[in-house]
Amino acid sequence: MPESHSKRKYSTAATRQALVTSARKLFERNGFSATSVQSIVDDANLTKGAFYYHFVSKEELLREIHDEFIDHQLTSVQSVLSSTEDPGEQLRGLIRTAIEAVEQYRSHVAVFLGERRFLSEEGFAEVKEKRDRMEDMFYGVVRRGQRAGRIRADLNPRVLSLGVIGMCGWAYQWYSPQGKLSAEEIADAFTVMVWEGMATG
Amino acid sequence: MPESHSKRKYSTAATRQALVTSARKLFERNGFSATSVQSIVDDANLTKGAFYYHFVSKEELLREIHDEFIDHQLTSVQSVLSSTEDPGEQLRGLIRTAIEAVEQYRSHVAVFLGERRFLSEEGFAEVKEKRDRMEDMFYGVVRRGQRAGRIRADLNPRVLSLGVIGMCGWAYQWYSPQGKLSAEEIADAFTVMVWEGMATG
Amino acid sequence: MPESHSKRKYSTAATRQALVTSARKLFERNGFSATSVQSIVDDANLTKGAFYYHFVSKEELLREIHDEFIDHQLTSVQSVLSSTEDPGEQLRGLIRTAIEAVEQYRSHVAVFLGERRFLSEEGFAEVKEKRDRMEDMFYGVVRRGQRAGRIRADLNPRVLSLGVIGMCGWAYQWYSPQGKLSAEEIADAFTVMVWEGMATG
Amino acid sequence: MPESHSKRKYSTAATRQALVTSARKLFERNGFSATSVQSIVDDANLTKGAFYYHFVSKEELLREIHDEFIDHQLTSVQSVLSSTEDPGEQLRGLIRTAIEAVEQYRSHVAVFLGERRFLSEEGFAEVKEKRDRMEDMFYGVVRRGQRAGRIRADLNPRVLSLGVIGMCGWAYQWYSPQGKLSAEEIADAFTVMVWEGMATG
DNA sequence: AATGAATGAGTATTCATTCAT
DNA sequence: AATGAATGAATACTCATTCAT
Repeated sequence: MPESHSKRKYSTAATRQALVTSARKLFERNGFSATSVQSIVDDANLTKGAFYYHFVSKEELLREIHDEFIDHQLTSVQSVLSSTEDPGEQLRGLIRTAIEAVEQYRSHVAVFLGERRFLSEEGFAEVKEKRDRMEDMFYGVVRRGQRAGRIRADLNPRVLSLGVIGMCGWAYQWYSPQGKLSAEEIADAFTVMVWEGMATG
Repeated sequence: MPESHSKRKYSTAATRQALVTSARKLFERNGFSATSVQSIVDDANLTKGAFYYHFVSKEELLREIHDEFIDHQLTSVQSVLSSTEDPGEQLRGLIRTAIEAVEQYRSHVAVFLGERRFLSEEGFAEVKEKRDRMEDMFYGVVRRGQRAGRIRADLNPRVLSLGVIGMCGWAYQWYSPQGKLSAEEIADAFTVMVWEGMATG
Repeated sequence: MPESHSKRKYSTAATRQALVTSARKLFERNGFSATSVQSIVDDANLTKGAFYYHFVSKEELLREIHDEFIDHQLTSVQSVLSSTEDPGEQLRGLIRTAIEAVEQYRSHVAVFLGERRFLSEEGFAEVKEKRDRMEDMFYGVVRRGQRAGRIRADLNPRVLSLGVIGMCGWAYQWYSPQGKLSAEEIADAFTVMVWEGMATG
Repeated sequence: MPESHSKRKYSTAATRQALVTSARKLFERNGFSATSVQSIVDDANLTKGAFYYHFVSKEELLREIHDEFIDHQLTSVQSVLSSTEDPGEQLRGLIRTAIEAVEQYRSHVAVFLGERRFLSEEGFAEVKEKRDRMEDMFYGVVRRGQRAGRIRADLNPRVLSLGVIGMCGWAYQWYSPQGKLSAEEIADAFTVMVWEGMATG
């Protein structure tokens, strides 16, 4: 029995995906508010009617972009943590994971970090919870490292973890896949800097 | 020459300032695109007519907010650099200056970092130049420190400086003046971390 | 010829009826314009495709609701008129019939009286003719009563009949089957009032 | 001192009034839902921007139309009730007032009676209260007439008053100022019918 | 007989900007 | 220096209808 071949442009899933991808591209470039639904459907070669058949609102796109990214990221981070118990190795892994996300999911990260505020209370609850969980993992590594005597205990663990997160997250502002720096080099440099310090001797 | 006796609510400068301040507050909260001129003038207890008497466009507000901040910041940074020649001290100063900016100019920083993209080509040129100059100062400190043998030469200086900038800039996302952490504590912890490293021993 | 054995949810007639019933309910509540085809098919647990298989347009529903009601009503009215020749009894019968319609076909009446205007020229012609015939029957009773000397001849017969029609039709605005008043009581009171008058003595 | 002569099309009040009048005309013809804001501003020779400068929503127009009418009507009804204590005269006055309203405020009445449901909960509360007050006045006349022995006590006063209201209100469906029947004739015929009855002798 | 996807025109509303006063 | 009225284009979203399957 031959597979039925639809005459429609895409399957449902493909249409949704096309819209989400166009939206992500435009949200990254112009921001959520400055991106019109019209521009999204134009980019995806569809119509507004089609858009609202698949999504209940523009905000749903934002939620979907967050979802796409954060679940993947949470998984990566968790697998790092379960691969070793050494705080230094864990930190190295988290930094590498974060920089790789910037490399591979640049626009996701840009939208994730820059357009958070446009998720409504309801839409945001789940995303916020996951994001907090991710931040907590950085914090947990530092905290456990301090308890184990491997990380300096005289530094506030919250500040340390937020510093590392900022350093990594900010990379989406300047990282270019076409540039000379590989994600690995960046992650390594960051790891050395925060672990061993800049100073010689 | 006698001063002119104005019958108006405010002086020109005061009106401008009121509008810029309202705009900054709202841009921080809702973003540039999602903030209407109406909401700005409402907040400043004025009308749209008054707004367009003082500004040619909404974008001009954004430029003004950038200006207000970046000139002050450039001055601070320059004074840090001229106060010492020790790379460690310079880095400490830059970090402290950055965190203090987050503390004292929180909304400026938020707008500066989050709403850059809405400055048009023309409006942005000057701002961009100053921002680059500021980033170059971080880079310069690292570079000179490496040449002087005080900073590890095996790490890419660009990556180091961008890491420090990200770490500090990101603080506007989580720093709260009401919180337990003082700007000084944060700056000290950041400095120790990147200079001496997290690891014990 | 054997009956075709349908595999479908409903018979054609049942599906049509389900849609008409849902539409009537919603037209009564929200009016024709403010009721979307989507809300109708949702209420009937069907899809828009099914709707347009059975009806050519939303307007056709309105016509069908009118038809359902007016044919039944015309028959009732005609049977009243042929049951007696006494003008008083005829008037009593017409009023009772009208109030019973409000009792039993409340939503039909509501749609019939309130959403007439949305029937297009073509759709409306037939309905209009039947409605006029019904109004003419009220008028005819009054007119014949006047000729027979049983109804005051000093009153305009058009005004009398329209007054009675209005009094009865309006009842759909306030009549509640759950209330204390029975349709019979209402019809009786209306009949006495217009036939004998409110005044004592 | 010469009056200042504005170059604007209308004064504020006149613009508002022009919009309300256009809206009333169109609401009467097509109903609230089927009337677009565009069609209203076209009719008033203005733009949508101007409309939303003067009104917060389309619903506000509806509220305004109701207000315009019901306050006037309440005043008329109250002055009738205070002009005489005779129940027959009061009833005659109420009927005449109602029919005159249909004559002079035909479109107001049409909108008032036909488009009630589109007033939101908040917008409707005040209107509903006034409408109830008006209905209560009809009821009060009947009730007092019964207590005074001037109106038959065997008829439910609620039914009587609602019958009279329906009879009068319905007139907006058929009354035409160009027709042969004057408002006075209609009111007189209604009054005689419900007061003395249709029957001869 | 019914579905699900899509269309295109339309809806109410908002907005940056203009301008006569 | 500031106001109030107005514009016109844009915005998010809805809707009746179509059609391949």
